[in-house]
Amino acid sequence: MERTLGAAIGKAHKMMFRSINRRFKEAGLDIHAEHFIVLIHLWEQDGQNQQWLGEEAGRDKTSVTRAINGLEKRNMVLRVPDKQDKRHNLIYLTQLGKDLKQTIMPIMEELRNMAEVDIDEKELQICMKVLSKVYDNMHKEI
Amino acid sequence: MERTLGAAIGKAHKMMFRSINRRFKEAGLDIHAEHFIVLIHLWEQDGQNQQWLGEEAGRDKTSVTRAINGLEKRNMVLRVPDKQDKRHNLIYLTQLGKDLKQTIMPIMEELRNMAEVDIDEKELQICMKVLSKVYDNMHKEI
DNA sequence: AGTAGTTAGTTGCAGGTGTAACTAATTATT
DNA sequence: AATAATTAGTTACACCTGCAACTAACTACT
Repeated sequence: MERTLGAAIGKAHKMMFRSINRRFKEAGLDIHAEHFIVLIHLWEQDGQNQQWLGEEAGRDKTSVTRAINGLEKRNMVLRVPDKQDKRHNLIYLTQLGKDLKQTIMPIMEELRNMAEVDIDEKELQICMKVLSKVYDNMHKEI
Repeated sequence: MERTLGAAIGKAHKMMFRSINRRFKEAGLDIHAEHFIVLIHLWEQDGQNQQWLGEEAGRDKTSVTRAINGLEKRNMVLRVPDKQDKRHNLIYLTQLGKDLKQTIMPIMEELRNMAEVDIDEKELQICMKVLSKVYDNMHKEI
């Protein structure tokens, strides 16, 4: 049990991140956690700009740019300039990008079950609520 | 509020990490979060080997090597080969390293208060318990 | 219309990351 | 005693990261 919330978050994050990347690799997927974070939002709604993706995923625009670079290189998404506002790129999934959902979601489900072993559902909800609040608290400062 | 624990951990972690590094920089400290994670354990007990530090801090040996490299370059710690077992380095704080505690701890306390605004103490404890459990669950798989 | 300010996205830099392969020292096995 | 296996720590690689500076496009102001 950690002394501080920061240390607990850091350790849990590192371990989770490593597990995700390792499982992707084991499954022969040329993809990383930071790509997944973008993909999962595209599966719900594609054709959005990078700004929106960054807000949803809690990442800065630089990280989004690079995640999209990686996904585009792998032919999983396309950048399409927005005709309404030429500053925006709209990000669309390719067929490959769409199909990946069927491969990746079971892996994530499996990892999730693994992570949540012996954790009370109510306490899990409280934990997520606290983490959201921490995010908001720190977000205000930036 | 996030859908999954993984996303909630990721976002809280990123925001916290950025805040720490930014505050260190504002305070004119040439130090980063990954150095702090090692330092805090040395302040409690120095003269330990890198293996021990890694376990305490939840980091792999490569990360510890590099954090110590950084701290040594900044004259905050010393590597001393263990005479009992020459494979080990024992890590000792220099006077500078010891003195840093007085500078850094108030900053961390301040960040901690900031992060924990409007969070119920009981819920905070539950959150930390859940995160520890997640760490243990994922740790088993590696 | 012309300038200033804002916004979306990219790029360069310096430095952090995991993985795997490596060296050196110790322990176990025969 | 000689060899094999294990352990602590380092290094090389390829890639991710935040920050700050940049370009291009849009908006607001005079």
